[in-house]
Formats: sequence, C-alpha cells, structure tokens
Amino acid sequence: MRVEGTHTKIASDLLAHYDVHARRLPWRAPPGSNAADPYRVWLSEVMLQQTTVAAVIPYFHAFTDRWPTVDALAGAQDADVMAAWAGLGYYARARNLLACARAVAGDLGGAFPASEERLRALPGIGDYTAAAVAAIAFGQRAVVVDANVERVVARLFAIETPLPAARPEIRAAADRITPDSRAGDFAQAMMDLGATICTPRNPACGICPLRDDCAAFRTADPAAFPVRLAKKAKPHRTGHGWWMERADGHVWLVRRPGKGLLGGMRALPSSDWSAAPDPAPPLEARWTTLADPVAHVFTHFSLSLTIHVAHLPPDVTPPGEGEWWPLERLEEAGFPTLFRRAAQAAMKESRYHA
DNA sequence: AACCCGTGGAA
DNA sequence: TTTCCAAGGGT
Repeated sequence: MRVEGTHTKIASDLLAHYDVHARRLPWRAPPGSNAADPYRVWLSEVMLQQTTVAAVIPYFHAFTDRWPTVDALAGAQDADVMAAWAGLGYYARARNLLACARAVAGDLGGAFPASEERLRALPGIGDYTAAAVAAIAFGQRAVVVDANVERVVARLFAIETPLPAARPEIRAAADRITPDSRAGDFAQAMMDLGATICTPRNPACGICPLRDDCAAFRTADPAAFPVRLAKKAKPHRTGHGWWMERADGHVWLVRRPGKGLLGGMRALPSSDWSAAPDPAPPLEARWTTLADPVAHVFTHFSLSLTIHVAHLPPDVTPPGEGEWWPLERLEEAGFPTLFRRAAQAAMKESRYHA
C-alpha cells in the first residue's frame, strides 16, 4: 500500500521546475492545453524506445504527415511502413507498430484503451510504454520507469544495488515519489531531468531542482549511480554480400525473414554471419571483390561484410525470391544502415548508373 | 532469466 | 579511437 504524502516535496519541486523548463517536443501538447493525442503519444513512445529524441524527431514528422491517425497507419502496406522506419533501428518495433495499429483500428474501433493493463496487452507495448501512454495520454496515475527514471531515482536514494538487480527497488522508490495528479507531467519531467540535468556523465547538479533532496549529491561522486555490472565484450563476425547488377540498371534485392536481425527489411543477398569461411555465391559469374569490407556494429556483435560484385547479362536472374530494383531509386529501397552503406560502396563499382 | 535486437551522438 | 548508452520489448 502506497503511503500518501511521503515524498510529495520531490514531485512538487520537480513539477514547478517542469512548468518553466519543459522541453517543447513535437508529440507534446502545448503547455496548458490538455489535448494529448493518444496516437501521437503512443507513436512517439514506441519510436523513443532505446532511441534518442534527436533521432526520433524527423521520423515522427514523416510518420504523422503520412499517416495522421491510427486508422491511416493500420491501412498502410507493410513494405511502406518498414521502408519508412529504415535507419531508426530495432525493426521489430515497426512490425509490432503495425500489428498494434491494426488491433486498435480493427478490434477497438480506433480508440486506444486508457488503462495500463489493456495497453500492456497490445503488441510492442511493455511495462514502460503502457505506463507512459496511460499517464501522458489519459492522465492516469502510473509509475513510469525508463532509463532516465532509473538513473534519477538511483541517485535520489543513492541505491547501491547494481542494475539490473536493482530494478524492483528502483520501481518501488519511483512509486513512492509519483504524485496522484499530473502523473504524466511528472513522468515527462523526470525524463527531461535525466536527459538535460541528471545526465549519465557530468550531471549538472548545480542547477538541479532536486539537489536538496538527492542522497547522491551528498556523496563524493553522484555520477557513480546507478551502479552497473560490467558488460561482456562484443564478438566479431564476418560475412559476404553480393551485388548483382544488370545491364538495364537494376540490382537484385531480397527481403530478410520476418524475425531476427533486420527482420522484414529489404537487403542485399548475403551469407549468414556465423562461421562459414567461404560461402558460395548465388550464381556463377565473373565476380570481383571490393577492397574494403563494410564494417558495422550491432548491439551484441560487430560485423565485417565483404562485398562481391558481378555484372550480369539481361536474361539472367538469380535463384530464389527477390526483385530487380532500379539503381536510380536505391534511396527508396528502405535499407537498414548496413545495406545502405554496402550499396554505397558497391555503387562505386557500378557500370550502369549515370 | 538471459539473450536477442540498431543506430548514431557525445565524450 | 574507443566506450557508453538512449522515453525497451519479445522470447
């Protein structure tokens, strides 16, 4: 049972600061207007999962311009949404985004549910996003815990337990300081504080509205919180990709399987990136190899992709599923970053592009 | 529970 | 240059 009024000073100090210093962001209703659109709140929250505000802003505008409502998004083609998401990363989010939009538009009559529990049941909405949408879009009291809140709370209470084991302790502390009213503003205020003042390194304690309430501020090194366990080293992998270009100015592209790494995204044909030392190319041809492999770093491994180039006669088509894509429209293919860079490298060897 | 899943900016 | 890590979710 939550005890009323235990830490109301923290919430009131923070909200007073937020009323003056809140960041103006495209998905935020202007100050004073209580008109948060659940569609825009949900879309922004999904885009912001593990992704910086600066990276999200252009994608948010592109999506809301093209699909202004959840019904419009639900009616979009899968390939269009995946291509529009290209470059933002974590592509399972885009697949779940569409599944969620279609569930809301179809089963729920176009209205997002207002309760945390029913939001949590939708695809791509976990504990954090359910709480954030319930609080920000619907004014419900919900305990919103993201990486910013974890950091701020760990510092406020100088929590010594290392992450991720500290999660229950941090959530309980966040619950204690979450107010009954303005929970959405409180959540956004905590995240603004974490993004602009209570930053991971070199926090600006001198201008922090919660300095007097902060146990970490009274220690020698506030930035030492939250404590984290050492992380494992990233393994390195190698792979091969094939650029097959036809004399009429087209290149052979494939779509990756719906699950797993870069799932559902358009791509160059490539080997798996495990151990196979010398995989066979898709077809017999006069292959040349680019001098510099494309280097790319994923979340849990780094990759060096060697690109092989062949120029094919117009009557040859590689085996398996794929499509001939016009070289002058390569930007519209919706490549994830690895293949966008691989295509850029291969285009230097292109014979058929103006 | 531990692992998988992208990208790019900051220091 | 390398390292860190961001409005996490799914399995």
